[in-house]
Amino acid sequence: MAKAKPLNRERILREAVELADAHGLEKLSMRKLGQKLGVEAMSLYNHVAGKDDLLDGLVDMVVAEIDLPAEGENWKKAMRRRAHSAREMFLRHPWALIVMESRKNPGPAAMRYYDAVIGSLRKGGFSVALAAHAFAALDSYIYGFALQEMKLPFKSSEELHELAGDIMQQMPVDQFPHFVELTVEHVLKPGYAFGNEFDWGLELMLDGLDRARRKG
Amino acid sequence: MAKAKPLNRERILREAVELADAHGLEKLSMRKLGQKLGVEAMSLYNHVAGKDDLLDGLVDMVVAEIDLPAEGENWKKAMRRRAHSAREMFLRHPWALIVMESRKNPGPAAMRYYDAVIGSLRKGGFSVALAAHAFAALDSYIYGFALQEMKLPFKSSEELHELAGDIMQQMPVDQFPHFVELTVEHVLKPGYAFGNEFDWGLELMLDGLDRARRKG
DNA sequence: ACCTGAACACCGTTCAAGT
DNA sequence: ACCTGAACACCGTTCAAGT
Repeated sequence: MAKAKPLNRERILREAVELADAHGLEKLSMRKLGQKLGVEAMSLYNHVAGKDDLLDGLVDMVVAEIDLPAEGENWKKAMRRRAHSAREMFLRHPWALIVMESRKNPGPAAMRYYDAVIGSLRKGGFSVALAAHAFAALDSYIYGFALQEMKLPFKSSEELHELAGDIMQQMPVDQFPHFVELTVEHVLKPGYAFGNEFDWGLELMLDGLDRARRKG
Repeated sequence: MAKAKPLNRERILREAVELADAHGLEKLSMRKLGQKLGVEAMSLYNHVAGKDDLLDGLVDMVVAEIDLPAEGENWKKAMRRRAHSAREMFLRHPWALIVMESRKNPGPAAMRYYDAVIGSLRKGGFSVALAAHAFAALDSYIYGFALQEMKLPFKSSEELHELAGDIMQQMPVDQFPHFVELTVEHVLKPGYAFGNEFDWGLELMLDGLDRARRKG
């Protein structure tokens, strides 16, 4: 156990992220985290108010990994970049979206992120109301896509084909003809990956936002 | 305790939905559910393989509440209706989205839902590939919006104003100027409700899909 | 066939006691 | 000031025993 270094909030949060990334959220218990840090679970309470406080800290730590719109960057480019960056973060930390959902109060990193996004839209010519609409719409899309992506029971294209084969075997084809058609003629085609769908929907949304912006 | 009626899977699922709706997912334990049914927790295992199986059953039960596209209904109308219906379901059962995320295998109701949605798009003139894109994009938007809506720490407009007042009090205005502007000039205006943003983004998306469909 | 009591391996958290 | 052991009130699940 890593007993050498002294315990502090920063180190606890870093190890907790590592634990959740490696073994999933359900393995992140105060007891297991203490063990990983070479300490009893109860010691953690000297640096963290409780598990809720720990989770708040974790969320803000990973939100800080999202690329912020740069000063002077074109709004569309900035939104595209932050969307990709957010999606990648959620792939790196598959537990983060669920934990975020359960937290009510945004931390400082989240506030910086929100402010930068809204600022980029405002400077790009969006009215306050339009910026609010765009903010809600884009975030909905990004979160929702990440949510679906994390739920996928396959990681690689090989796994997808294996699984699809099993499912199709026992699927009543005549009962779900459209689902079957879409699976056979699109999903199982070489080169398909669900992740590729992200850009299609994102560009659709960005084009729509641009049109709304120009109309005023 | 309701000891009279005999135990069966159907009744267990119905009571479990009620328990989760009323007290949240964290209160839905095998022990508490047994208590609600006038039975020891262990008895549940005669009708349900375990908690995972219970959660699978719950998800399919609430997915069945979503309005399906009707036969012959215009695709845009159908998508609008099922989007509203899905959102309302997630508001009725705030635990459902999170549980859905953790389940890998769609149940029969989910399959019917997917098939009806894809079918409506195909009959509306979407190619297989376009239907796949549209399906992924719309579902991302709906799920993501519901996720954000459930996270909101206020239910009514009064609560919103109260909370916003508290937050604004301690908010470093000069550090998050765009966030503050959006809050003061949009969110705190009379008539604002986050839920209203749903339609704006939905129509943006539907218009984009229609354009893509016409282009082929 | 269905229900139960006891048990096991876990949780988060409190609190008095140690250094 | 920080860490710990024991305890409390919880979990899901197994298994032998009851009817």
